[in-house]
Amino acid sequence: MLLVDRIRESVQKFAENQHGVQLKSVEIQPTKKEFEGDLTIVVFPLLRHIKSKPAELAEQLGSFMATHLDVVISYNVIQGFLNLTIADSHYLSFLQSIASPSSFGMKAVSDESQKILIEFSSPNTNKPLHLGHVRNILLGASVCQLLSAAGYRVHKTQIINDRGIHICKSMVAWQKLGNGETPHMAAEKGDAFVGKYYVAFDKLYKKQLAELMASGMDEDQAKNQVPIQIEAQEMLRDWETENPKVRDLWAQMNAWVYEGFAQTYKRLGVSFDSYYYESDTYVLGKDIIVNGLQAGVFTKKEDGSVWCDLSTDGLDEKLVLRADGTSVYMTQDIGTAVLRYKDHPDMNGMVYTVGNEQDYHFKVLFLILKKLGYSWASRLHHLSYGMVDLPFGKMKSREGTVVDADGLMQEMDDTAAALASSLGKLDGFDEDTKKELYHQVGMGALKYYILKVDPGKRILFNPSESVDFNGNTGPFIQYTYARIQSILKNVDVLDLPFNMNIPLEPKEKEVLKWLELYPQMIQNAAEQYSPAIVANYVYELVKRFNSYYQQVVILCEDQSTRNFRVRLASQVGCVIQSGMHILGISCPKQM
RNA sequence: AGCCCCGUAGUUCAACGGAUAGAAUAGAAGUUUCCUAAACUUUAGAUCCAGGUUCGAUUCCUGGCGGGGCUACCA
Repeated sequence: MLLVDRIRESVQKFAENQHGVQLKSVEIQPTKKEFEGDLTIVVFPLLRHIKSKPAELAEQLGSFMATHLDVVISYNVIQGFLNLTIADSHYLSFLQSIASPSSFGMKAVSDESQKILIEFSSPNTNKPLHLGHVRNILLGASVCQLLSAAGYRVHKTQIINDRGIHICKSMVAWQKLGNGETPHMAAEKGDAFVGKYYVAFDKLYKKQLAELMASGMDEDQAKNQVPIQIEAQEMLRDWETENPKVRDLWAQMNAWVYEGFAQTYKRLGVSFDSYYYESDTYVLGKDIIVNGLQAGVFTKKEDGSVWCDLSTDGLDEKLVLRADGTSVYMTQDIGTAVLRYKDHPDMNGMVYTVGNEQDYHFKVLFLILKKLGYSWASRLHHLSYGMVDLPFGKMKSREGTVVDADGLMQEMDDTAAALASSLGKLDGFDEDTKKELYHQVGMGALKYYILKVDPGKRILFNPSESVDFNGNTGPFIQYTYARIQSILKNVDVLDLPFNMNIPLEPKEKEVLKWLELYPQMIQNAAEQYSPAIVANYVYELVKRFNSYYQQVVILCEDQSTRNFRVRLASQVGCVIQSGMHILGISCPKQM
């Protein structure tokens, strides 16, 4: 049983035996470092149930705990805060009791575990991935790791936006300007290659628009007559009627993009279990709308368009089917959700990793699904995250103000390489190994930088100030891990027995207290879908360990103490590795 | 105009309604005969404003001010 649970139980027993009241919750927190003690009980909330003065009650409770709980060796009371000092032996036996160091804190997953489907990434197939996608992907991938650490079965998927006018734009531009060029001929990544034509379209569009306006048209009139725009619209119609030539071109260009994406995903270290394509799903949902209409969930207007009235829920009316009977975004999202539940009948929930600009959309989507009577609608979650902003505003691909994902990763690798060689690390390694290590460290810096921030908050990214490698960063944590591994190299057996009455150094105790919180922290972070909580936990662990390491010699003379410290260092290493794994960051043994 | 989110050291981030608001960077000062100095130690520096709720408010409520987003028969 966890220490905090034992203490909570004891407080409840105290309340019941001495005062005849039932306590639902007890406020327990780590003792602030300026006070003596390890855990603190806040007694103010108890005063609502037990009539007394704060200091008096704390004193009573403290003396009860000291006599009834063997782990409590002393206590002190300051202004209604009861500080308990916990026996060293508790922490020693806690460390001793960890049966499987590398899976400490992880909840086992079995076929009976809850299954969650997580959608993330979900790009358009007309341009390369940028920093905004990177946040989405890292967040989604990390939440997958987090949920599986917390004992869920996880299925990773995405919905690929592979059709629509924006896709036709790059197709038209390639047809007009490409001269049959391929990514191979241009020596470019497929996604960058297609993106180039998307930009070319916009350029030509602006030029033609300017020409029309110069010939005396007003802007609104001109916009409807830009030749290349008309071509793109025609192409979309041809696509929808499955014109073979257009479909072939579309398939070819998307294939180029997917090849490019695959490289980026690989470099980012993420993968997926399934893919949904909008070209398959964009007509889905219509039947459901028709059924919903009969059931009275929706209403039809004179022009034939179908709406969902959400005014009783404090929202507006929402269109779910156009007057011409075609789908809108909402229609296909309804259809896709239902399809996924058909594909995965054992699913217990679904998470959508999508930016917070779509908060309203998902609020409406979930509400409509609930109105349609799907019992699983209450188990859908929009993992909403803040935008990545640049110092000069939002990223806009058409305006060229984007931070390209591949370019950014390359920069991170280069910075890691420059830093490592200037510090004289890794001398004597072969080039391939070095390259791999630079990538691990570069990605460590990038991933940690993005994931340590609360998902809901927006991130300000300044491209001119490179991502840090010192302080509260990924490489700092990786470095600590590497140092631990370097110590452990000198040790043959990691789990030799140690004496239960070793007196603990204060810094040792600080590390152990923090280690003990790991399993609970994982559950908490998973409930909140927040890798940031994991990042901050690991950082605090590493800080405590470094401070300890600085002051104490791990490989000391006394055999029992040495065994204990080796075990402690090794366990800290395991938790660093497992926490960083949740963030998608690998920890090299040397750096 | 309506609705939603956000305002914490110069900067980037923390803080279930709990003690004197924590870190990191940038600034100042130190630490390497000892397991990796990408480290450690010391120091200075912040809750947008005004009310309210209470033993206690960065956190909850109201009203301002400032920033972002959403209010498409686009996705």
